[in-house]
Amino acid sequence: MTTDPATDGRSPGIRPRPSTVTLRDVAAAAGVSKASASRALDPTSQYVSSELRSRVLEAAGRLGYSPNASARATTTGATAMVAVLVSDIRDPYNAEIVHGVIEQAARSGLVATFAGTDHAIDDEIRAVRMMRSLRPHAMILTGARSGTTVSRASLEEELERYTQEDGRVVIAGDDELPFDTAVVPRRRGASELVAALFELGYRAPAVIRPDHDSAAARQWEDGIVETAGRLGMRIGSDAVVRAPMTRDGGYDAVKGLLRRGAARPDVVLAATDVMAFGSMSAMRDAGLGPGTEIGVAGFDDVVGTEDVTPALTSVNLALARVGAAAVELALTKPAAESRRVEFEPQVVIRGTTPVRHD
Amino acid sequence: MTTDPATDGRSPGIRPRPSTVTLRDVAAAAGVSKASASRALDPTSQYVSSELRSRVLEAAGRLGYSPNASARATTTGATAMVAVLVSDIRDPYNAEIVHGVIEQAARSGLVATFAGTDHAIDDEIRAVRMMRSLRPHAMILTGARSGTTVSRASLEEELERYTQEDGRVVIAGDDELPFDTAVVPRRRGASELVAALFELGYRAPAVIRPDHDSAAARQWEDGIVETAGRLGMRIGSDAVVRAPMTRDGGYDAVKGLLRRGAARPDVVLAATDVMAFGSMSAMRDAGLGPGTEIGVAGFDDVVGTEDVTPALTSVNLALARVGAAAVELALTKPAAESRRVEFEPQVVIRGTTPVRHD
DNA sequence: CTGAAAGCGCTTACAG
DNA sequence: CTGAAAGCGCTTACAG
Repeated sequence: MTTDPATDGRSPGIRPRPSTVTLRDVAAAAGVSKASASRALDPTSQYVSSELRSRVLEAAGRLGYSPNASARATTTGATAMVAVLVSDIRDPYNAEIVHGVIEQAARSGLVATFAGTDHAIDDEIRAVRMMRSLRPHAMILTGARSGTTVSRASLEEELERYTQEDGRVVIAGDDELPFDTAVVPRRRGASELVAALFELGYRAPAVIRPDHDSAAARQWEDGIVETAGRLGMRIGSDAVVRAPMTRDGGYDAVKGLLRRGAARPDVVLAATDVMAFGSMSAMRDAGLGPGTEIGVAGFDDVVGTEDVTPALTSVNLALARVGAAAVELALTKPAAESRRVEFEPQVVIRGTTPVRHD
Repeated sequence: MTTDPATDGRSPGIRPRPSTVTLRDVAAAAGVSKASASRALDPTSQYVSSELRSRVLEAAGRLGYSPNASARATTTGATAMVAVLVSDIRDPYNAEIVHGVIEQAARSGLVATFAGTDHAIDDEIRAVRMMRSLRPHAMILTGARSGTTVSRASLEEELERYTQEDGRVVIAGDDELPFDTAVVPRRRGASELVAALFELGYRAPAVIRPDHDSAAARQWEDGIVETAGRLGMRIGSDAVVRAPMTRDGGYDAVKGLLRRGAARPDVVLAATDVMAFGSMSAMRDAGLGPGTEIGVAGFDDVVGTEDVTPALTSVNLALARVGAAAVELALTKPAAESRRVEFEPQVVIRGTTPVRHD
C-alpha cells in the first residue's frame, strides 16, 4: 500500500514501515478524501451519505484495515482504554473484580490495561506514572495496598495529577482514598449473613477471624458483631478465635473451640471460605456433622463452595459487578464530590446451614 | 503550559486540551530544542551532553512531565505494549501465567494489555482485531479455546495479518497454533511425577482423569500412562476412572474405586489438585489414611495444596515462568520457523506420598 | 553535541 | 454531504 510518491521517498525521521494499511489507503481505494473516509468509519458521525459510507466500509474490509489507535489517541488526546492497577492478579478475589472490569470495558468499547502492584504502594506509584503515559480514560485501583503515610500521600498526589489531565480515578474495593468508589460490600454482606442465619434459627455463633489485621477483616467482623448484637444473639468472648487465613487455620480454630468444651456454638462463622473448609474437617474429626450438628458459613464465595459436602453457605459479594461498576463510574461525568456505589451482596444458603429446630 | 502563541490560538481540528505538560513545555523550561529534550529523555541516546541532559531531566521532573505514549507510538509505529488474550482470568491456571506476563513485561519496560475471550474463538478473533489497533509489540494467547475449524482458520488468518505488520505472536500453553510457543509442561510433569513415585516405591497407581476431553487432560494422561508403562508399573483398565473436574468428582471416583474391592491401588493420581482433595476425603470416609494407607498426588499445584493435611503431593508447572518466557520469546527476533521453549516442571513431594515400604 | 524540519496516522472545524 | 488543511505530541535523519 502507500504507493503515494509523496510518502514513498524515504523522508527524514521515518524508518521503513511494514506494509500497514492506513486510512489514506482506504480513502484512495474508495475514491474519497481521508476526511470522508474517517467520517464513514466513525459510526457516530451523521454527515455521511450511506452510499459513500458503504463504499469506504467495503474498501476497509477488503484491505484488512485496522485503525491506528495511537494516532487516533494523539489527535483526540485520550486512549479508549481503562488502566487497572491490581495488587495481585492471582488472588481469586482480585481476579473476579478484574473479570468484571474486562467485560464491562469491552461492552463500552474500551480495552483494559493492567499493571501489577504487588501490594506495595511504591510499585503502585510507578505504575500510575507508567499508565499515565498511555492517557487512558480512567484508572481503576483494586486490591489492598500497604505503605507508609508519606508514600500514600505521593500516590494520591500522582493520581491527583492524573485527574487534572482529565483522567478519572476509581477505587474498586474498601479503600478510603478520596475518589469515586465501587464498594465491595463486606460489612453489609456479613451483616446480612447473620440476619439470614438468625431467620434459620441459629442463636449462638462462634466467630473465626483472621489473625492478621486488615481493613477487610475488620469490616467483616464489624458486620457480624454489630448485627448479632442488634438481634440479641450472644457471642461470648471465648467464641471469637483468631486464626491464620488458611484451611488449617480454620481447622485448628474449631478444634480448639470444641476441646474447650464450653457452651457449644450452633454455627461457626469463618471469615473466608477456605477457613470454613478447615472448620468442617475439624467438626468431622470430632464426630460432629457440619450442617447436622453445627452449622458452618464461609465468606466471599469465590472458590469451591459447591465442591464440598455438604455445600458451604457463603456470601457472594458480586465482585464482578463491583468491577463492572467501577468502569461505569469512570465513564460518567465526575461529580463535585466523590461517589460510592454499593451492591447488594448475596447470601447463599447451602447445605451447611439447614433450618435449625430447637 | 503551552503558552506558545503558535498553538494557543484555537486552530482547526483541535479541541481545548486539559493542561497537559508536553515535550515542548519541557524543552522551553530547559531552554533547549524539542529535539534535544527528546534525546535527553531517551536513556539510550548517546549524543547528549550530560549537562543538557540533567537540565532537561530536572525540568521534566519539576513539571511532572509524562511522555505521551500514543504520540510516541504514532511516530515509531509500535506501542511499548504486549497484548494478552486470555480465555478466563478467573481460572487460577491462567491467572498464574498472566502474573508471569505482567512481571516480565514490566521488567522489559512494557505494559500488558488484556482482553478476555471467554474460551470462544470468535471472541478471540474480535479481540485480535481490537488489539491490533493498539499496535502492540506482541500478542500472547493463553488458555484453551474452542471453535470450529473454520473459525480457527480465520483466527490464524487474523494473527497472520498481524505478524505481517511486524507484530509477534506467542502462545503460552499447549496449543498447536503455528507460532512460537512457551509450553506448559503438562506431559513432562505427569511423566516426572510417575517417575518420582516409582522411586518412592509406588507400583500400582490408579488414575482419575477428567470426564471432559481436552488437550490438557490428554497430555496429562499420556505422560502418566506412557511413563508407568515404561517403568513396568501396571495400570489395570479398571484403575482408570473418568470423573468431573471437581472435588466431588474426585470423591466419587475414589469411593467407586474402593468399593469395587479389586486390587487396591497404592497411589491415586488425580488430574487436578481439587480432584485430589476429594479423593483424600473419600479415603478418610472409607477409613483409609491418605498418605498412610494409600498415596495421593494431584497436579498443577496452584491452590491449597499446603492447606490440607497431610499436604498434597503435586506438580508445579512453573506457570509464571511460562508467562515470562512468552514475553521473552516475543522480544527476540523471529526465527525462520516457530520455536518452543519448555521449562522443567517441579514435582513437589509432600505428605500424601511418603516413602513406601513393602 | 544541537536545532530546524519533516513526518507518523489520525480527526475535525471550516468552507464550500 | 464532502474535501483541503491544520494540528496532536512525538522522533529522527540531516546539516551544522
